[in-house]
Amino acid sequence: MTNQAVSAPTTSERILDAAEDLFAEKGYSATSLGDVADRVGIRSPSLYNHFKNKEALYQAVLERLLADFTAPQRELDSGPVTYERVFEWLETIVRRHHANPNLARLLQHAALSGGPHTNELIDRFFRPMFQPGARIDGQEVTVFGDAGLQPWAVMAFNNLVMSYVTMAPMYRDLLGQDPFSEAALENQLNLIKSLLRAVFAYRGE
Amino acid sequence: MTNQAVSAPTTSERILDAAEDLFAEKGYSATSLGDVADRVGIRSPSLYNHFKNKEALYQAVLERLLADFTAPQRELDSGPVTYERVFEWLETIVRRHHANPNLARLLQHAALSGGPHTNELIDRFFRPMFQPGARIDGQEVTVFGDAGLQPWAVMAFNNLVMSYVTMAPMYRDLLGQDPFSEAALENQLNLIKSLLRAVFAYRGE
DNA sequence: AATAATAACTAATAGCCGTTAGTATAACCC
DNA sequence: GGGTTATACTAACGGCTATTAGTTATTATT
Repeated sequence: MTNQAVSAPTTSERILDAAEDLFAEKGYSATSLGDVADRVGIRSPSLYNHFKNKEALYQAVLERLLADFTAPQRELDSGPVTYERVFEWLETIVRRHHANPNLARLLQHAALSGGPHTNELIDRFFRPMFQPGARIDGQEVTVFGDAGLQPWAVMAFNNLVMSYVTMAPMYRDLLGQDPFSEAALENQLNLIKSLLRAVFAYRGE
Repeated sequence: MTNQAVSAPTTSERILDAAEDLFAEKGYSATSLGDVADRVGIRSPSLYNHFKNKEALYQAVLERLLADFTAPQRELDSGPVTYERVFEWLETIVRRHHANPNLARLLQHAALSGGPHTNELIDRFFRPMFQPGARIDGQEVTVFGDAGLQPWAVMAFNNLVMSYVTMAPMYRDLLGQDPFSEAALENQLNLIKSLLRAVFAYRGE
């Protein structure tokens, strides 16, 4: 009679947890199913009772991550694009990447390798950011010059957020501080928001 | 009687070229010596006539890349840190990363895996950026607030430059343009310089 | 011309990889 | 309680990995 309050994680969930961390750290092909199984505490053939094969495991990991991260984007799209709501959206995704850096790492691995996983990730994560007519308050931002530059700018800010977590080990050693501490999170949040504010405030040379 | 003008690349150089591309694309452990040898057009055991083992090959690749990329940094350190010279330095490293994206990719792989290569790369590439007393014109930049935030800001701008090339495949598919074309380079250069200018111009809320 | 060194090759190694097959044990259903 | 299902296990496979040993052909040195 299993009757716990929040229910202990199932084996499948524990496999997903382990695989997510390992894929994010080493990438797809450098992650071995033996490593995954070791973390869970089972033998690697037992994984096949839960997932068809390595590729299916990767897809399941991806599915779970994307479900978490595309929610704020849909939130932003559901109303007018004001400065305040962009700030909110930015803060939300920064906090979410801090809470779980694995999606950013997975995306970075995929981008580096340019393999078959890349296209799917583009379509499901990045493409939604580039909906036409998503001007900010109907007004273009001076820094970015002509409108043709704007997609680059969106990517730039996204990269700013993501590269913080993909570069986290570098930050740790360089600055001698845990980059995922609450203090470090506030620092990065202030920096990014200040940068965005400077961009909005700037009106030409 | 081989008597060519610029001298054809030696086998060792061709191995380094192939290995550099592959390490940058797939990372250390996902790159096989068989792949490297295939690109050069020889069998994998022949690699051992030129490099002691896989690790030594990686180190040699790294050495050649770092020699290219630390020159501009030493240039900047050799004189007063003015706005103009920071802009110059930024433009130089942006152009250098465009000309050869492989160091950025290698760094990103190392940061993601956090393996033994990470520390060496930090010391040789990033640490020089954080020399004490490198204030800009003796004046702090308002956006970054207190001086304690400044290392974060330096990393942020570096990440902005590097993530462009590590995310290049994403840019290619999203924007439908070669991210390493001359036009794209100018775009990114303008964006980054504009961002830096906005940061300098910004003086509080 | 004889010798030494360079750099390619083939063959073979031990180990790890993803995956399949077959088996045992425990929990559920009727 | 018998049968079914779920999930763990061990054993084994073919393929790929880095690496070593031994061989051969070409080049440079004396």
